[in-house]
Amino acid sequence: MAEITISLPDGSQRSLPAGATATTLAESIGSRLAKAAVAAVVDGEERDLGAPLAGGQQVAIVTADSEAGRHVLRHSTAHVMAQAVTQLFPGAKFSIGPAIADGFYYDFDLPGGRTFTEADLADIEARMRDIIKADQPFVRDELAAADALRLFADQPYKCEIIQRVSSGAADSDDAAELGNAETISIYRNTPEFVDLCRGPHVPSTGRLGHFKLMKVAGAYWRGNEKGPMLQRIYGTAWESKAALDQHLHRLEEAEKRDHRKLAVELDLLSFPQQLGGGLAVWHPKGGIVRKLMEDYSRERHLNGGYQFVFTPHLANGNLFETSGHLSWYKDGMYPPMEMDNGTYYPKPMNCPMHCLIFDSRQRSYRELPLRLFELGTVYRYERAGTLHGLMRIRGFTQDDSHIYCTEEQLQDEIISLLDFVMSVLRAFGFTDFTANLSTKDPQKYVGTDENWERATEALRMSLEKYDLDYKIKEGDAAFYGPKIDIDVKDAIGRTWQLSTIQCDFNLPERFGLEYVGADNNRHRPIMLHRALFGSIERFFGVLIEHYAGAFPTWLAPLQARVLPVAEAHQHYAEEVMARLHQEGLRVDLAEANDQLGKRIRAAKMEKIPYVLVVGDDDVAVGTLGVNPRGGEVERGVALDEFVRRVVDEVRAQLAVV
RNA sequence: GCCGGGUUAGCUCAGUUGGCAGAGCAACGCUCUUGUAAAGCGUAGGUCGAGGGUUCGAAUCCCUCACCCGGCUCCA
Repeated sequence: MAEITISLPDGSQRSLPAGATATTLAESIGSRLAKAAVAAVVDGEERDLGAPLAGGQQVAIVTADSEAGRHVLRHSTAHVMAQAVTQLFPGAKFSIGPAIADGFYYDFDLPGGRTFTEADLADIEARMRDIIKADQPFVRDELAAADALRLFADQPYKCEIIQRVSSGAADSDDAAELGNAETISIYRNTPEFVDLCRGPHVPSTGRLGHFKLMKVAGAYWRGNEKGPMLQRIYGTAWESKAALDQHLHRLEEAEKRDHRKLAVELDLLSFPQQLGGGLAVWHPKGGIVRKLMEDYSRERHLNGGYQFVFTPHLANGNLFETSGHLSWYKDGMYPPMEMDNGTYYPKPMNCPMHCLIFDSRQRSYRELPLRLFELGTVYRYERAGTLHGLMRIRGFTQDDSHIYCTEEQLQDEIISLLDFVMSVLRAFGFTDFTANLSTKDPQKYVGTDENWERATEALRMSLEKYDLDYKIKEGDAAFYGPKIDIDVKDAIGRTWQLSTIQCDFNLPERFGLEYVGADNNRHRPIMLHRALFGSIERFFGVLIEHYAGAFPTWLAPLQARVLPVAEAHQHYAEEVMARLHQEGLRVDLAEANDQLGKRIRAAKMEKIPYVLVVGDDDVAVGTLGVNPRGGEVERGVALDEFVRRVVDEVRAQLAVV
């Protein structure tokens, strides 16, 4: 019998009978592998397990518990969902259904403009379980575009995809369905249900099952807001029940950290309906945290060679004509106010005003780099549907800096900015950083290509020199220049985009900014835009989620609460509080009106770092019972000792720069 | 802006077919004087998001608007 030889990832070789498939290969290696297998990578390309192998090929088995394996599971589960929906909703059109991070979705167009309800999800899920139980095979077939068009004649979205792919105009959405194959590949589950797909898929639906449909949403066809709106169902799918449960548990944990919920519970801030959408008021407890954040930021900026400036909330529209904001972002600006001497707008950015400060007198090269810093409040008319707690808000304060420098200074300045930004972020408990480099959007930019290239190159070289991991985001730049965004990873592994460093050759030109060089000639400075927290509001929201509301001692609204065991200890408790206030600590006192246990519980729910209990023993010798957040109760701690510990703790938290 | 779901006491949430507005926690008062995560009793708290409509009667059905939530689109 003829044999073929296959190379495995570990370099070993294996002989198999001719006509063998990846399934045969997996079985020959071990039954556990065969059970976990969902697809194969053959000579670098993902294939179905059932595809025949040829001699000399490199083959790796993809198991369900790998990222690639889960991707296959999710994509296959999406097909099952599409089949369930087409069965339950005759006449439903289906468009695309890719695997995404943690799950999958599928977009549908239901007859008569019908929309899904949450209740439909249970029915669809039940039908999906039937399909999985039936263990339908995923049968791949390839056909010519004309045949595919005939097959999907009653599926307009599929036809659109086939036409785009066969005419070579496929985009990334299409590619998810079909790749860029010359022939159209399809997967058939039943004589009735067939879907366009590049694959690979699991051999049969029986391999699926650890999934859950999560939510319904509207989604524009091909992301085009002028196009039809489809009905999207999101689901999640995993290799095992344990993995699915773990994922659902993670979601619950994330929900507990929701800053909107915690902001109410901890009395930090609110969004009163009377104020209008996307506008927040800071309550005293949120206010003190914000003050601490800002004080720390100001101190660091002062030490970092920044100069403080202040600019008004309104500006004449001419200013934003000059900057270009009105031509690019008019829709995102609050509407104008007509006044005696012109049209005024609430400012959406601080940079134009900082340019005016630069331009207020003649500048010398000796002044550069000139670093202007402002906690500048801006207003942006975010569309109603995009508002989201503190993360997307209409009035917010940027910790905004604009640095004017020479071309020679540019790279060092960017590198020192990277250093400065991450150093400040470390004080807030972030240690894991990555970067994105956003390049020119060919549809939306000002300035010359040459300037864009120089700016992009300066940013790229700085990242290389600083040795920070980064990805390129094509076309994601601001209209005036390319940028580096710094992402941080939070306590539960989510990433948040925080800081931004933007290189700008264009605004200095638009504002005609100049300095006198050592050669006594006039030169144009380069401008760096830099926001560190980004928006104070948003950064605060990220901090709430990162710490789950339990701010580190240096940042906690209240650092300690003194609890007298009984009324008799009230006087001593007041003395303790007075002493701690003297030391600059933020402390309050809960009188003995309620039982001790109840007051402790309340303090714990408020996530106060230290609960200090004082009773007879303490009054006698000047001590405290110290109940730290997340730690063990310690009795008989001397007051001086406690002060020393807290002061040391705060110093250590801020010494991470 | 678009699609879908919501809004009842400070918070979390019940409220049947359209028929007297409810609970727990919190607040306040009294009793208890307490040693490490919820003492007991009592009191008060509401234009049921706003406005309009249907109806003998609307928290409940219909319309408009505001705000919130999940997505899409957008994000200087």
